[in-house]
Amino acid sequence: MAYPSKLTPEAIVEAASGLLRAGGAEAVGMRALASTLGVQPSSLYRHFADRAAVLAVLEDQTSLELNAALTRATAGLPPADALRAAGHAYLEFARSQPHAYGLLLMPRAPYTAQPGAGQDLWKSVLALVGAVTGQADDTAATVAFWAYLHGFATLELSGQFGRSGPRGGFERGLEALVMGLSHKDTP
Amino acid sequence: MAYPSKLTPEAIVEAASGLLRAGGAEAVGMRALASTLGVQPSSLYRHFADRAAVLAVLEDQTSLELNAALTRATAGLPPADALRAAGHAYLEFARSQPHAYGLLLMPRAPYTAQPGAGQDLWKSVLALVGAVTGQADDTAATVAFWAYLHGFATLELSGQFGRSGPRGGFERGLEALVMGLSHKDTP
DNA sequence: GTCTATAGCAGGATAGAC
DNA sequence: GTCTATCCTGCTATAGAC
Repeated sequence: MAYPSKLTPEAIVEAASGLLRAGGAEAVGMRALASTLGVQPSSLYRHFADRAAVLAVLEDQTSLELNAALTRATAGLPPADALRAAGHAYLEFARSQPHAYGLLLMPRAPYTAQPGAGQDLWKSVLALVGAVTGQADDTAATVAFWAYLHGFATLELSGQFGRSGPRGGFERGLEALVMGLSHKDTP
Repeated sequence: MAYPSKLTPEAIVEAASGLLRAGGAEAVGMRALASTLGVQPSSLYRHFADRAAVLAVLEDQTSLELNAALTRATAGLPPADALRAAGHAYLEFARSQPHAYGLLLMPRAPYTAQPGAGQDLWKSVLALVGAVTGQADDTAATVAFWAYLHGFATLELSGQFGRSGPRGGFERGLEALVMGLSHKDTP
């Protein structure tokens, strides 16, 4: 209840992050944000041009966190194991921060090369997959792997699996992909 | 410009479907819908209880269409080929009707057994996958297959692939999954 | 069964006082 | 740099006349 009484960009982002985690991107409104900070909505515009600017920061932040989680999970593992670990870490991230993950993968203007944090994430996955397929910059394989992870995460988060549960489904597909994408050097 | 001047549920749904295809679920508003039909918004409430009722009909309709597309594409094919064809038909549907597809896979309350059209769609895919894995009601394999298709479709539709394009990525993962999920009877 | 009119709510963003 | 006070726009839904 004690307000710092000093509004900084960092404090705003932190409060916005809390709203995002709690209620998704649509819960990050200028009114709610101001209310959380004990401030009037108009005060926020001294620090951020508009709502989109706030969301952009949250998106970059989330991208960095996911990238860090993947790097942490795969450190020191042989290629195939690293890919499996990355899959699990990816799903774990989506489960623990569903709304933030949702923000990360929001529809964007097609053919818009997103600069910044998103690129690093892509490069990380590209390297992981490339180590398994034995081919650098293997876009096709990376896209396939990413699609599976994203699809599973979103289907689960949106409740499509129902109470029947996907038990075993994730492992099943992950294994099929790791095997199917692996480079066979000794047939 | 010539208005039928007679409002029927069918006409409303048809107009709503047009709005959905053009601008997504959020474009299906009572105002826009009434405007399209040359009618006042309040008139719609004589035929539908509220906006949610309209969207529910659109969702069921879309589910039926997708199911029909998959059935059409896989008719008479051997299991593995049928699964490949289903994958292509699924992606094709998502590409040709992105907004309708998005409505179909919208977040819903978890553990809510959705009755009706959605169940049939699931059963169709379950049968296709089961024929390949050699195991009836193979939930795990079906979930994996579905996750891949949904993930690829949504990543592509949301523009995540950028201009680099996923060329070959879809085939790569689809093949890996069909192979990986296939039942080996003669090793 | 359609109309006019309006209630009610929520959201982003701005002007100008202090 | 924060405040008060609005403005504007968008939406769903209802009341009551015709």
